[in-house]
Amino acid sequence: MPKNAGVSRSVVRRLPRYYRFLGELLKKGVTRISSRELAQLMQLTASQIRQDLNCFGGFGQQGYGYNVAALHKEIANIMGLNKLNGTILLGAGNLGRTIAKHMHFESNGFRLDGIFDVNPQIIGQTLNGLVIQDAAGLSTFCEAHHPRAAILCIPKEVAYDSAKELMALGVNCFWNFSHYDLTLNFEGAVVENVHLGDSLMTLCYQINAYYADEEEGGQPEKAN
Amino acid sequence: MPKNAGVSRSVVRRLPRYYRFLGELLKKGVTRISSRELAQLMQLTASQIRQDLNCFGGFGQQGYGYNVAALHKEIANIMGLNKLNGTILLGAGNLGRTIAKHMHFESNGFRLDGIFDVNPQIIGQTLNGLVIQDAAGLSTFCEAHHPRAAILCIPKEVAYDSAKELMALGVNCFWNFSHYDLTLNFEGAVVENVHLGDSLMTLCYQINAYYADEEEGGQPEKAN
DNA sequence: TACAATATGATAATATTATAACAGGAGAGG
DNA sequence: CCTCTCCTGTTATAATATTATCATATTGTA
Repeated sequence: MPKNAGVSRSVVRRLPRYYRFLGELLKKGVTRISSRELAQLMQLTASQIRQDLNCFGGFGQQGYGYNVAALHKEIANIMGLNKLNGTILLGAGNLGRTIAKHMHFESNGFRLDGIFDVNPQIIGQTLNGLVIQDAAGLSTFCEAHHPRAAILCIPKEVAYDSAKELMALGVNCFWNFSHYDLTLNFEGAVVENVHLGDSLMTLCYQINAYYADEEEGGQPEKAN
Repeated sequence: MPKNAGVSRSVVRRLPRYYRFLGELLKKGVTRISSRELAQLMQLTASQIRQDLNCFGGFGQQGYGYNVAALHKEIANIMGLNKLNGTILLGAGNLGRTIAKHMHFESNGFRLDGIFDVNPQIIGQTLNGLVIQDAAGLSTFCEAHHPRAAILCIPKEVAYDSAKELMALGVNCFWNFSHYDLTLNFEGAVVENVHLGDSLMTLCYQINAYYADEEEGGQPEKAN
C-alpha cells in the first residue's frame, strides 16, 4: 500500500499551492527553505506544512530544512504531473475556448487531444492547433484515442447525459464547468466541479459581512 | 450583533450550493422540502443542513419542513445577493472577456460597471455593452463611480501592484483570477482567489490515486 | 378532538483537522 | 572534537466540523 493512500482532501487541496510557491522560489534561485520560512511566506503554520509533507514521506533534513528543487519535484510526482492524461474538451463556446487557450495542460498533468461541439457554425474551426469536431464523432474518437478525462463546458441541461455517455465510452474523469452537479449519480467517476458562480456568491457574502461590521462601528473582522 | 457573525467558512462555502439546489426545486414547482429529502438530493446529512441553516435562523417548521421559496429567498438575503456591488474588471484578455460574457453578475450580487485594459489594440472595443477603457483612467473612474470590487484577470507580475493601487482608490474587494496569491500582504481586503490550475492539479492527483488503486487490484477508493 | 407520523432546533457525541510540544539528528563555528 | 543552534518527524493536545440524539411542535387523519 502506498504511503499516500487515504490522505485527506484538505491536504490534497493544499498541494498545488505548495507546488506553486516552491516553483516561485525555484525561479528566484532559492535552494533551501525551512518549514518556518515557507509557513511565513504562505500564511500557514510550520506544523501544518511538516505534517502535510509527511503524509507522503520525509523530504526534509533535520538542521537543514527542505531542498526546494527536490521538494518541488516530489510534489509534482505526488500529484502525478509527469504522466499526461489524455483529455477531451466538450463545448467550444466562450468558456470552452478560453479554457483551451488559457490553461497550461501539459504542466498540470493533462494533454488536450480533442475538442467537440454540436454547433455547426463552430465545428471545423481551429483552436490551439486542434480542429473542433462534431460531437457525433465522440464515440469513434474515444475508441481510437482512449482519452481518460473530459472537460465539460456545456449547458447544464445536457451535462448529465453527456457525462453518462462519456462513461459508457470509458471516460470517467471530469473537470466539470457546467452548472450541473456531477457529485451524485456518478459512482465510480472522478470529478472536480468548478462553480464560478458559487465563488462569486461566496465573495458577495464576505463583502457584506465585512461592510456590515464596519457600519456597526466595530472593527471589520479579519477573514478566517 | 447579527446572528450570522462568526459563521465558519465551511458553512459559508455551502450556502451557494443550497441556493442552487433550492432554485432548481423552485423551478420544478416543489413548494416544501424536509432536511432529509434535501440531504438525499445533495449528498449531505440532514443534520448538517439543519445545523447550517440554524447559523442564520430557524427557517423551518416542525412537522412541515422548509418552504422552498422562502428558504431560497432567505439564503439570497444571507449572501446579500439583492443589493448589487459595483464592480470593475481589470484585464480584457481571453479570460477577462469570457468572465464578462459568461457570468450572471446581477443574479450573484454584482454589477459590472467598467472594464479596463492596458493593451491599445483592445481599448475601445465593446464588451457586453461596455467600452473597454484605458487602465490609465482607473483613478478618475473610481473617484466618479466608487466601485466596491474588482475582478483581476491580469498577469501575476502586475497583480500585486494593481491590487495595491486599487485599494488606494478605495476598492478593496477582489475576485482574483491572476496566478498571484492575494492571500498575504492585503490586510483589510476581502479576497476570493480562483486558481483554475490548482483545481486541475487536484483532479490529476485524484485520477492517479484512483487508477493506482485499480492497478494494484484493489477496489478503487470512493472519493472522500 | 385525539393520535400517529413527521420534522425541526438544540444539544451531545464523535470524528476530523490544525496547532503545539518535544526528542533527536545534522550543520556551523570555534 | 565539542557544543550550540537549527530544524525535522512524530506524538500529544486543542480546536473545528460533522453526525447522532432527543425533546417538542405541527401536520394529517380518523
